[in-house]
Amino acid sequence: MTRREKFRQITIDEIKSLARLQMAEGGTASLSLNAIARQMGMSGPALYRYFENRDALLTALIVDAYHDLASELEETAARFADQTARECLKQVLLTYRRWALDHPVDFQLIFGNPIPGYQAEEALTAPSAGKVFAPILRILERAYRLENRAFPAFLAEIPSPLRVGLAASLQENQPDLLQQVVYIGLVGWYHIHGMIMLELFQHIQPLINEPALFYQFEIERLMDQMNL
Amino acid sequence: MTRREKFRQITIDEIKSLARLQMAEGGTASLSLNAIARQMGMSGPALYRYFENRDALLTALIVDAYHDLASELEETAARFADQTARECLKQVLLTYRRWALDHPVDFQLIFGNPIPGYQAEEALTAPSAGKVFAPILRILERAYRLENRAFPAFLAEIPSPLRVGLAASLQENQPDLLQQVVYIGLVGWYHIHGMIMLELFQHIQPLINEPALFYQFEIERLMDQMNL
DNA sequence: CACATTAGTTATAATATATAACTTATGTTA
DNA sequence: TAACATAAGTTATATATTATAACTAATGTG
Repeated sequence: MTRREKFRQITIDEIKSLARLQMAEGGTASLSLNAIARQMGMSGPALYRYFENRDALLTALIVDAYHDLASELEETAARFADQTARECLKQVLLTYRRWALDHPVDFQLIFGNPIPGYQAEEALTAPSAGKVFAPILRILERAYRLENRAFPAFLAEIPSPLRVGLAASLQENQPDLLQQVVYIGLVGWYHIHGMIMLELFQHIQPLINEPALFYQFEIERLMDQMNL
Repeated sequence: MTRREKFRQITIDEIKSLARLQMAEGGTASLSLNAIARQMGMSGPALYRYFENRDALLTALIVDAYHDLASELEETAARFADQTARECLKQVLLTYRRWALDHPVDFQLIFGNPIPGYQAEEALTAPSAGKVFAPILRILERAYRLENRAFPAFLAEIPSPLRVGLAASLQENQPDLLQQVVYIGLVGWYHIHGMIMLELFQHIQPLINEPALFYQFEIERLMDQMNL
């Protein structure tokens, strides 16, 4: 990495960092390239040397967010790899919520509704999205394959035309995933996602005194259902 | 209602309608007062006679969306009021999904992340949010109070510091709701919410070939858990 | 030290929200 | 019906924004 490339990277990082700060204050729509440039003490158009346009900056932030979340989940999964699958999954799901609350803007960038006027570049963001789901699937696979846990009974009653599966691009390194594991993973994902969304957007607070406790109790219940 | 007020209302409705159309095409951030005015054949500033600013228009759209969803849910609840609570709830939850799919923009306005730069006026939107939750609670109350269904076993294991209840603003016409009912309602809400998000925003890669079937199967499972 | 590349600059075009000041249409009332 | 107040629209303007074009200054290399 040449000296120039190094400085360039520093500048890019500063831009992204200020962008995140800006959105943390005024919401995901308050992102202004001009304002960032001003804060950095340079003129607006200078930013276009680093990001082709506003959407390119947003895409970069989204990819970063995916990576950050994924790596935190992976880290937790690794740290508890020697525990039971249930304990490991529990810790991963707790990390998931923790990350969402600690990085509300990043979470919205990933899972919130599309930014006004912004069309996500699927090609760029999709591979990163898969990385988030991967550790969960891996733990489930461990539970049902290595720990030989029985699949929950309800799986047998899934109506036959219903099929779930991973897109080809996600299947790398996850060769013969069982259909059942994906189904259970999906159920788990929508459970935690529903809870976190409601909490993050303040829909849950009027109804409950301790969201953290609610979340903990519900993921225990979820894992009971999963027969973990 | 005077003649003037009538025409004024028509204009307001046209503005809102065009706003929704615009957002349906370009996302929630593509809302432009100027563009609406142009489409209506008048100058930009004229719109400010009808809405103080952009946020006021957005707030109006959000309140409308809440009302529309709530009234559809109420209608379904009323139509199936003579059936079992389970059947009635099932129909209401199906309506919920149907509405979300038919009105993606409205759904995003309500439950998506806050629009960039837009700070929801809690005072204006919170009461409307309660109206969406109300029919679900009413059906659950009917099930456990009138139909005398037993509460699911897991309720007994809720950790004691955890308390659920309705905020005062939501409690109108719902005087002494059981804590348990609210808890179950909350669980139901986050379930369907998570599923709809999953389907609508396709954030996660595992693909479902028949989302409708998935949803149906999962709400049956949900109601089994609720012991309905 | 010459020179190509990179990184910045100013100027400008096109739009956006929003306000101010002015004008026209509309309905009411003396 | 004429006078008048109000409502609804206009144009002009201030201040942002994104983005492009054209130019200049800095930087590192041969």
